[in-house]
Amino acid sequence: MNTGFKSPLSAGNTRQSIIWPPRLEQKPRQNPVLVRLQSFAQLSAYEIDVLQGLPALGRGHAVQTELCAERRVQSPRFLLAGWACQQRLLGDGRRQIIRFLVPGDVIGSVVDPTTPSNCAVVALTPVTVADARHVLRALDGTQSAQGLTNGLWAMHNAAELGLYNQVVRLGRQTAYERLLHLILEIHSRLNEIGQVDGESFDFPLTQEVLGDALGLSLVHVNRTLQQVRRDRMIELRAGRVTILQPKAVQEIADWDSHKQDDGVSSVHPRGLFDAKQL
Amino acid sequence: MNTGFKSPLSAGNTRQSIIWPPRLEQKPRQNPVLVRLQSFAQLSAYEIDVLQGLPALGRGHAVQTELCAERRVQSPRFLLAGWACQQRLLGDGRRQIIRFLVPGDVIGSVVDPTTPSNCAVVALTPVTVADARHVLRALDGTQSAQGLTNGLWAMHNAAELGLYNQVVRLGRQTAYERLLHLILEIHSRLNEIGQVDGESFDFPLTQEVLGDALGLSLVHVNRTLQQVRRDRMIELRAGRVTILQPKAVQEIADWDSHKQDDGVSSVHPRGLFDAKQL
DNA sequence: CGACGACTTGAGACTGTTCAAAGGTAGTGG
DNA sequence: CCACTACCTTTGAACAGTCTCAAGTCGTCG
Repeated sequence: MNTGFKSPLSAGNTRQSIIWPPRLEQKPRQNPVLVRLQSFAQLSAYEIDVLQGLPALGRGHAVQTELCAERRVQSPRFLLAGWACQQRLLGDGRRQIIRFLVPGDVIGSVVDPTTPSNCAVVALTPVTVADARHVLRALDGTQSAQGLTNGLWAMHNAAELGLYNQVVRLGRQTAYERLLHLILEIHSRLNEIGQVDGESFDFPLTQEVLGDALGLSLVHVNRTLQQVRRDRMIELRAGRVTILQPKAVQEIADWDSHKQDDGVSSVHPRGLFDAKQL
Repeated sequence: MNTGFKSPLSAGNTRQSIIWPPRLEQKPRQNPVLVRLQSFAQLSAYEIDVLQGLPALGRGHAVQTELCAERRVQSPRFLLAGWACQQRLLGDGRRQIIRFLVPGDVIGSVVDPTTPSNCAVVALTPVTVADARHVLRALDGTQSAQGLTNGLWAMHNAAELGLYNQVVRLGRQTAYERLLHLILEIHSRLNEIGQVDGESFDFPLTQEVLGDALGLSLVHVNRTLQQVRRDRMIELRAGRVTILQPKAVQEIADWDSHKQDDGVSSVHPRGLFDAKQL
């Protein structure tokens, strides 16, 4: 039985709630939502303008703040800085992290903001968010916002791909493979927002959090990390990862075979709302 | 290492390809797409009409037919009869089933049919499908199709919920819990299309397929099934499941805490395409 | 310095895997 | 009608991967 995990929300929350303002890298270097959307679609000057105007909501949130409760209707927001995750708790306290959210990601659903969320969203580092309704309204304005629409759909699709990756990791990969695969995925996602420097990037997750995402115990994450380091696959210290042998890591994690397309894609989403052109 | 699973598509496909017409229950009792959408949203007479007219595509597909290849653009279809699954194969042949598709489910994406699929879809039983473009076109016609839109969004959302369930099962539940949880989920989904009779329903999955969905070996699925039977939790023989102790099963599988809403919900999806009313 | 959180280490137990083989069952063809 | 085949299920035994429990270390911050 996989029981007895510390509930991440039950206790010890008092100290956390005053860690604002945060210590590190809280200023978005450049608006990550804009950068990410541009990696998916061509944006017009008007659309860029709308995104530049994204207003940060409040003064940010401390670690372990619940940014969105489970089964709650919540207007969509963008994550501007910091990391968060979607998670679910089992009755006995076991936690499963469904996916990580990094700057540029959507909190809640842009495509259907009126449906209750399927799981909770929790801040893993101090976090800054922005109201997404501002941007959504632009889709409906007088000016065309096709690029924005395409980009948001592509992000939605990328999120689904991430979920499939998570299922495959948990279902059919070993601890060693899971760890490397997750790191590759995060590398790829941070790359989309320009927060990768060569082969290294910030990685502010504790081993406990990693375990809850990878379906492993804290202890086993620790040992697997040591193994990975011993094999000189990656380096991981002080909240920063460097991938030492990209080729080998991709090979082991079976990354290539399902890798996302790189670069700007020419997506032209339609469907529910534009079915004629099929 | 989790290696050496039989590739489900590599061999032995010759015999299968002539099993048409299939042996059992291939006539949809009632159009499952219609029934399912009505369980999510109020439909107008016009909308019901559109759905009644769903034309079956061809004469159906045999077991193990690939209904949609990975990374391929494919116009969306509905599954009218039979079971399928979304799956991914690792380089060494390990298979992970991402989710099961039952009658009424969408193959591909209704919301964005022009994006390449993130994984393959494979028939698990003989299968009948219908072209969904027929229905999508109705969304764009002169007549309002708000109910249809709401229903399709709700289905999309339900699919996402199913994915989250899958992640939690694989990441944080034991074999015993996983098995029961999956059975409850399928029970709930078949219930939406009226294919549950009391507490029992058709369940045409082999133990190998179950293993690939639950992230377990065939052998362990077998032993877990026996355990579950010994405990008189469920009965499973001849492709049919009966849940003997619903309460106990829900308790063990931690089902209640994240259970879907039952009954007709009053969803009014907006978002990308109707942002003003936020 | 003391406290707290994160990381590390060891030992033993348990869950689930692999390999191998045997039994069951339903279509197929003689 | 029966033997044959293919697939599915069941069983046993050894083993590997991962977990739990329990300490102990390290670093940071007040």
